[in-house]
Amino acid sequence: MNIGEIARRAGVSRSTVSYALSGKRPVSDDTRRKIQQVIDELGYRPNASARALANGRTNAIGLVFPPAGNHYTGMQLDFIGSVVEAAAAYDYDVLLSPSGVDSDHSFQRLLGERRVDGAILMEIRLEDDRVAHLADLGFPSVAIGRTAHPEGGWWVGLDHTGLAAACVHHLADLGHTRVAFVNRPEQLLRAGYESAHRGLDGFTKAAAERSLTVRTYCCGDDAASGQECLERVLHDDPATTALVTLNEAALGGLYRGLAQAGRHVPRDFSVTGVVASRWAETVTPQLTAADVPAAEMGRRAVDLLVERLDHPEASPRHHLLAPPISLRASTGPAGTGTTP
Amino acid sequence: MNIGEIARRAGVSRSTVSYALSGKRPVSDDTRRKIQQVIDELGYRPNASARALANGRTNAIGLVFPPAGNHYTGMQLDFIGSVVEAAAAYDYDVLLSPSGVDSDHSFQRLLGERRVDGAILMEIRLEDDRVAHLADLGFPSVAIGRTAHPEGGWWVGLDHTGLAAACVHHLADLGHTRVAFVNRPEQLLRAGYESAHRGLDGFTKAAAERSLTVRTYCCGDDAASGQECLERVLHDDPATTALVTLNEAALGGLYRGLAQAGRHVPRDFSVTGVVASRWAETVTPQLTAADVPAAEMGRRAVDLLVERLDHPEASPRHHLLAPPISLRASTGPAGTGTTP
DNA sequence: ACGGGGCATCGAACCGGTTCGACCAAGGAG
DNA sequence: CTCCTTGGTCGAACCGGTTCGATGCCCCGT
Repeated sequence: MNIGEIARRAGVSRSTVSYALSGKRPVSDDTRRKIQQVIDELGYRPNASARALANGRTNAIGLVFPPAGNHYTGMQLDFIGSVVEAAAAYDYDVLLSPSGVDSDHSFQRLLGERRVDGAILMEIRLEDDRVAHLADLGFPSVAIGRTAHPEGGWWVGLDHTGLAAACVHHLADLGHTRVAFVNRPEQLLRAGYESAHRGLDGFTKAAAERSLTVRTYCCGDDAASGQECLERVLHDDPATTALVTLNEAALGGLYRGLAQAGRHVPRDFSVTGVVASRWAETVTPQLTAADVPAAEMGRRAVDLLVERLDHPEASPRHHLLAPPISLRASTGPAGTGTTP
Repeated sequence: MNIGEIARRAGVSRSTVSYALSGKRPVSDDTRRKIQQVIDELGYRPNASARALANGRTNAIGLVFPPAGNHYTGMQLDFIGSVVEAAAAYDYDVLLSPSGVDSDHSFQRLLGERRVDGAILMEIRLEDDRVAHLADLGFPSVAIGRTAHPEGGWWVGLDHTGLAAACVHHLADLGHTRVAFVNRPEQLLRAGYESAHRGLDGFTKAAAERSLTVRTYCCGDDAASGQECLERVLHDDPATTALVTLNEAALGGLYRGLAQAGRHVPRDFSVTGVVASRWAETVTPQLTAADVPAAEMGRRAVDLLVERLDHPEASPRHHLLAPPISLRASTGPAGTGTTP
């Protein structure tokens, strides 16, 4: 069951078995065959802990994903799936860590106890102590998202500012003048979540450029909050004819609120935002949105991390993605702007 | 940085440090304090690989989740989240493995290379070679779902048969007589997925009991497939007035198909099924459904696994859950049964 | 005064790999 | 015919913990 047993049965030394397996030194064809045969017979696989101890690499990466509020969003699911898949292609295992902050128990385990060779961080904040901490330590990591000071870092990010602005311009081009912005929960905005801040910025600036009348809202990550938020929107300004949202989980609730207020989408009211395509397509009418390329981002994050692990001295790299808006069926020309 | 360094600085032997940390032998208060002080100063944490090598436990569990088709469903997300959280409470890390079958590369790594102490299996099939394989090996594992021969196994399952039957009875009580069943993709049904089979069984038997006219369909795990499937339903039998579904991901598409066919839910058409509440609430009208208690199932699976790890000789245990149907807004009395 | 028991500590072996230096035999160059 | 390389193999040390057996010491009972 261990390398000594294999060596004994093959009539060679333990080091020879090791070299036969790793190929780091030449081994004659005869002995290699003999060893391989014994290994196949016994179904031997080298112990991962022992190997990790000996050569200092665990062949595992950590995926740090703090829960957004108290449950996970669909986008996180997409990230997790693509990261696991990409990592598997490089023969890396993925360890999940539900860590919130730098002082977090599970975060410490991953790093301090050397369970992983590198980490991928999700749900980045503009001032993120995890990112700062890892940078100080020189610990190999890649962020999905970027902080306020992204220079010299490894990350793959989304141009939330540009994307939100694109949504505004799309609506302004259609003649909308009174537009609402539905953001992630207030708690996340206050915590400094990148997407919430940059999205809000992009929205506000573009709206000013186009001289739109706007109101901005925070909204819980669930359908009930979405519905309640939409009621607030129409209560505050019944003449609102369109909204932009970053809040995937609230989308169904927003639609329900519109239906109950008797606003038909897209005839009376236009909806757009930044949402992964697979969720944009579950609502009716399908959402015109900037599709978050979650699968691609996860894959690229792994590519970057592996590159960093293989070349410790490589200089920092990043990818900033700005997917175009996919026209579906939830936006249309502005109507009268009052009750239908 | 390692235990020898701590020992040196504290002026004791390595074993004393180890005992001070583990408490497995008495250590005087003086030395314990001294050791603790050095540890705090240096921020020392014991190396996980070394520890795992020495005592044969990695303190990690594997979560084996084959992708359903080519992407992940919302329910899988809920399982992953709850498993990670529950495992963290027991100080276990979670390793994700996208393994499909027994011969899978990543599955072999997890088990063969002893990366984990135990495993939680998702997406169980009636005849599941992974479950059989692990049972043969005596490897500690817990299944989320149950095979055709669940006796003597460790699992937490859902009574899909009973749940689907409950949906049928609910619809029959409302006077529906022509009902469709929308299952998971055909590929999964053919592969023997438990939920697809048991759900179909429960539906069929209950429908026979109540003398309903039924048709059953398989449907891809996405909105477009749902829409297309609903068109097939109404094409095959326009007099259909209700459907039962297990397919969470297709739900949005089913609703869209109904809207485009001019069927109002629940006035002209009732929809129900087995779906996690958080997804049932995103559609409008909200889905009357048997709520899959994904969070509870994940937690219980971890509880069971930890129990099994702590007491290797414990006799097998399981939980079979049968949540009641939550009445929301998507079902109503049968109407005329023809076009509105 | 002496023996025994418990406490605190130490040294060494071990877990299962990897890797370095040494060794020997065979082959090629001078 | 040497000498030097190179290919193939081995033994030993090492990675960083845990654990067992031994030892020294102090205190107590008799």
